[in-house]
Amino acid sequence: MTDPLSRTFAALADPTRRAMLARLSEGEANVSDLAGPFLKDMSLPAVTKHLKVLEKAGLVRKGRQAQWRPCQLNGEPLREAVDWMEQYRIAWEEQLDRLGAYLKTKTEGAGHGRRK
Amino acid sequence: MTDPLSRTFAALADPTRRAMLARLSEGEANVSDLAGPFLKDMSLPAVTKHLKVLEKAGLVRKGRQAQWRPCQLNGEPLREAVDWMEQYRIAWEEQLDRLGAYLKTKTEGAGHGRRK
DNA sequence: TGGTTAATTAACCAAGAGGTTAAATATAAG
DNA sequence: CTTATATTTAACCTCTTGGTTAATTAACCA
Repeated sequence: MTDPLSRTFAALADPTRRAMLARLSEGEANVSDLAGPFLKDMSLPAVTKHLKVLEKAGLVRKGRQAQWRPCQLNGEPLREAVDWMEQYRIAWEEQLDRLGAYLKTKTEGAGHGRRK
Repeated sequence: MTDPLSRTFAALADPTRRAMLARLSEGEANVSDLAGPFLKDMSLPAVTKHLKVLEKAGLVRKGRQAQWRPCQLNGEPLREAVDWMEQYRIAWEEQLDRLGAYLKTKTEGAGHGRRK
C-alpha cells in the first residue's frame, strides 16, 4: 500500500481522522486543538499518530510557531481521490441507465410489439 | 472501524481492490474473471478475500449461477463517500480562496496605500 | 459413480494499525 | 537555570490485514 491514492483512502478510513479533517476545514488548528474532542477517548500520542497518517497522505500540512504546530488542510489529494471515484461513477451510472433501459424495453415489449 | 463510510474508504485503500472495481465497472464478471489479472501476483483465495472486503463494504454484489458467482458493482456506497468528500471540498476551496484573497491584499497593500 | 471446474474455508504467518505509558524534545517565560 | 507548555518519540501490546497452502464445498459432465 505504497501508492498515493491508497494512502489517501486509507487515511480517510478512520472516523477520528475524518473528524480532524472536518475540524481543519473550518480553519487552521494546533495539535492540541485538534486533539481536544478526542482526549476523552484516546491519548495525545494517539492523536499525533493519526495526524502523521494524514500528513503522509498529504492531506495536512504542519507548520511551526513557537512550541505549537499549526496544521492546515491540503485538499489536493482529496481532489485526486474524488477524480478516481467520479471516473468510475460515470460507468456505474451508465450501468444503471442500461439496467433502466433494459427494464423499460422489457415492459414496453411485454405486449410483444408497439401499442396503437 | 465499524461504520459504513470507513468500510468504504478502507475497501478503496488497496490497488488490487480498486482494479477489481474498475473491471466491474465494465460489466458483470465471475470471480475467476476478476482474479485473472492478479493470479501472477497472488493466489485465488487472496482474491476471494479482497472480494469479501468489497462485498462487506457493499460495493459489490455477488450472485450465483451454477458454480459461478457473477459479481456486480454497486455504486451507492461510492456516492456516499463522494458526498462526504464534496462536503468538505467546498470548505477547502473556500480556504484556498481566502488564501488567494489574503495574498492579493498583501500585494496591493505593499505600497502602503492605494495607487492612484 | 467418478472426475472436472469454480469458489470458499481453514489454519497459519508476517507485517501493519491503533492504542497504551513513560521518557524526551522544543520553545517560552520566570 | 528552572519550570511550564506543546508535541513527539520509544517501547510495547493486541488485533487486523493480506498473504500463503491444503482441504472442502458446489455444481456440472460423462
